[in-house]
Amino acid sequence: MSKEPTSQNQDRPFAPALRRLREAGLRPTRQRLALARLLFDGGCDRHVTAEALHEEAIANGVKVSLATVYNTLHQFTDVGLLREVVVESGRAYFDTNVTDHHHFFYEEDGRLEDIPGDRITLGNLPDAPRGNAVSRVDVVIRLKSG
Amino acid sequence: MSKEPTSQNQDRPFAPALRRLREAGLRPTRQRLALARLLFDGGCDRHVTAEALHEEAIANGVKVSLATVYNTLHQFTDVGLLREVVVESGRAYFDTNVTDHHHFFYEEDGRLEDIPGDRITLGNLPDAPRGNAVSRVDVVIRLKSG
DNA sequence: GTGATTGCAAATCTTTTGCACTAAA
DNA sequence: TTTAGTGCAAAAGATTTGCAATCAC
Repeated sequence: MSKEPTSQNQDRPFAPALRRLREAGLRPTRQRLALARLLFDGGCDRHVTAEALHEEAIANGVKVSLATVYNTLHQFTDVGLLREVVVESGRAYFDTNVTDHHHFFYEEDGRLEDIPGDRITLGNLPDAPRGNAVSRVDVVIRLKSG
Repeated sequence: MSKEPTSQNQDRPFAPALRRLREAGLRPTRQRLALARLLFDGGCDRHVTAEALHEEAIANGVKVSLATVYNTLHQFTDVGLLREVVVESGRAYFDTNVTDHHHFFYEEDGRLEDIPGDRITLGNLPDAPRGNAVSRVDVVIRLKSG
C-alpha cells in the first residue's frame, strides 16, 4: 500500500490548476502551478496584489521571487485567467473573477468586493468615439465607513 | 499713462485664480497661483498628471519643483478644487471637473475624456454594505482603437 | 516676526528588466 | 537538447518626506 507516492498520486490535487495552465497554453512550472493553486483552488473569487500573493506563497512554503509573481500575474492576465482592476494609483489588483462584473472599493482598508455584472444597470451608454471600440466598462463604487 | 504697472493692474489676470484659492482657504503663494492659473484659467476641463503639469509650468517660465506640484495637486484635491481619477496603476490623473461625471479612457495613448454625469444612467445600484456610505461611483469606459 | 510653504535631494514603494542559471518538454 | 522560465539584483518610475531656506500675512 503505502509505497512511494506515484506521480499520479502527487498530481491529483494539482490537476485542476494543471489543466487550467495547459488550456491557457502556459507551461506548468512549479511556481506557476503553486500560484495558480493559491489563486484558483480556494473556490472563491479573490483580489490580490503582487505583494500579498508573494507573501502568501512564501507563507505556504512556495519558493518564488516577487519578480516572478509579478511576471506570472501579468502572464495570467494576458491569457485571460486574471483581470487587472485599477482602483488606487500605485497599486495593482488582480481579480480571479474574469466575468463581467463591477466592484465595491473600501477606501478605508483598500479592500475590493465583487458586484455581479447584472446587479447594475448601465443604461444609455454613449457610443465609443469614432475609430474606437469599447474594450471594457468598469464601475467602481467607492465606500467610506460610516 | 504707461507708468509702472500698479499692483492692481498686475493682479487683474490673477484675480480668478486668486479668488479661487482664497475661497478654498489656501494661502495664495506664487506657485499655487501659477498652477491654479494653468489648471483653471484655460476655460476647459483638464486631466493632468503631476509630471505633465510640472513640465507645463516650467515651459511657461514658472519656477516650481515637481515635489511642490505633487503637494499642490493633493492640496487642491483635498479642498475640492480637483478630483483624482484612477485609470492606470502607477499614474495619477487630476481632473479639473469636480462635478458628477464619468470618463472615456483611451488605452492607446492614456488620454482621458469627460462624459457628463447625466449621459449615463446607472440603474439599480446596490446599497452600500452595512456601516458604509457611498463616497463616489466611477464609471470608466475603456477604449481601444479600431 | 512667525508660522505656512517651498525646494531640493534623498528615501520609499511598486513594478520592470537584464542576465546567468534551471527546468520543462 | 533546446527553449522557456526563474531568481536575483539592479534599474526605473512615481510619489513622499525631512529639513533648511523663503514667503505670505
